[in-house]
Amino acid sequence: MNYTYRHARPAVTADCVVFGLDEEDLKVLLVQRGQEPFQGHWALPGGFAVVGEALEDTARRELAEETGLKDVFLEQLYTFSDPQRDPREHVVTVAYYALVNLSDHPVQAATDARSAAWFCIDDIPKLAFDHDRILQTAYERLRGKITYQPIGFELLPEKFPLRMLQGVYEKILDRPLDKRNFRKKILSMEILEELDEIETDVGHRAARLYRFNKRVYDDKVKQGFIFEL
Amino acid sequence: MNYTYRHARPAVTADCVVFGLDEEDLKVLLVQRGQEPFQGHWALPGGFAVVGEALEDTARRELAEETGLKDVFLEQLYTFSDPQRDPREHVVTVAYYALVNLSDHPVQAATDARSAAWFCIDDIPKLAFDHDRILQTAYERLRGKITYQPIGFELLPEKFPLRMLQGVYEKILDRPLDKRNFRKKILSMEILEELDEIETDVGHRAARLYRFNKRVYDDKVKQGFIFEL
DNA sequence: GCAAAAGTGTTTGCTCTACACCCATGT
DNA sequence: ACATGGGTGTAGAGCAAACACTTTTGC
Repeated sequence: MNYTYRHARPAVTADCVVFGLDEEDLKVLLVQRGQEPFQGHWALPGGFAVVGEALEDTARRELAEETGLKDVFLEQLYTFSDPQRDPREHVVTVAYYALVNLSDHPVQAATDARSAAWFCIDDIPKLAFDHDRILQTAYERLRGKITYQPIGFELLPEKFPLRMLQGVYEKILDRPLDKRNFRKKILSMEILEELDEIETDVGHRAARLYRFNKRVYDDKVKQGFIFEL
Repeated sequence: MNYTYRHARPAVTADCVVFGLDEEDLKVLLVQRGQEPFQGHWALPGGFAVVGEALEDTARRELAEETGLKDVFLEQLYTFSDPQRDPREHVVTVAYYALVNLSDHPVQAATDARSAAWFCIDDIPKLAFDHDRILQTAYERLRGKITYQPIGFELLPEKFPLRMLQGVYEKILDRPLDKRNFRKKILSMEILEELDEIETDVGHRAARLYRFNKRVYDDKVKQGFIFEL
């Protein structure tokens, strides 16, 4: 079954850069390609656009199909349209980036023939197509955005100690932060709920757990509040 | 001459939100549609992607063809892919925004059958397709970006007095700024060249002219400088 | 000489930074 | 008791905000 148009059309795809964080580093989820071109190479999860489906939905669907991840934080990153970026033909890709917490999503086994795995951000193999460039763009966006949008929480479990939140910022910005200043700043925003719970299974004093309160945050934004670390 | 593919493909377009500034207000460049759908409605300049051409080039080419504008500051804004955004079929549009100074580009006569005109940002007619939404997104981006990227200069002539630069910020942020603090802040960045020229044709004391020095700015950025108003 | 905008300094308060110690818990 | 991180206060520096007057020029 073929489709015919009066003018040539570029193909359209959606690709996802999925960031995850564990106790050590920032990681990226990659899939191994099962077909040419770049068979066997690692690549960003993604796939071809479907007529009638918004590209964000395409991105989510392909992500679920290829890696099992669902219901993640996902935002559009950038659209790459260099005619040479795919050796076969002109393929325009709309790239998205996703943030997930690795404790809820441990190294996923492959769900179809392909395998998927998490890679440390400083230890990424050569990727298929221009996916290196897309990944780099995503990483820059993440670094830029995390200081003025409350997206760091997306990399953590729902309930987290402040140390862990600080770790998110330190790992992504790649510099140490002063503990007391960090706490003062983030708590003074009053967008975290202090819970009546503490950590478990730690070999020292257990820290209090907090939860990001999106409702309160959205209210404050409406009143002119601007998140900034 | 037709083109056939094994899978259905959405059409791809590039649209431009062109902002211009004069002594009074922020304006947007619109074109009147000559064909259905939305014949006679005002719309953003733009057109269909061409295989083998990067979408930014498509945007620039269509902008020049429809409005005569060339060599403008242009950045990608967002990609809109709602399947219902075009009543005919699924059309994915990659939107760009451009900044030009209106003194160099006065109200352009139409270059082909269509007419093009500048509209004040608070007095925009109902636009074709989802172009209202695209315009709104672009305006939000402009407001956000102008405080942390040196893009305000793109709306001014090459040589400008500080009052005019302050006007850019006041009109886009839509709030008054303190004259002395503004001058102190912007001059302390040392990215403006103080010229040996002054305004002409003003009915009062003529102000000194300045020029944005992109080379110096780029150098400073490499050394960690961050523009912020 | 008057209108209109250019240009210039200082004070005040606040926010960011840097820094050190005691506390609670598990082993 | 000791090791590990949890949790807290304060002083100083630097930055941002608020504010008023003198100067220059054109008409």
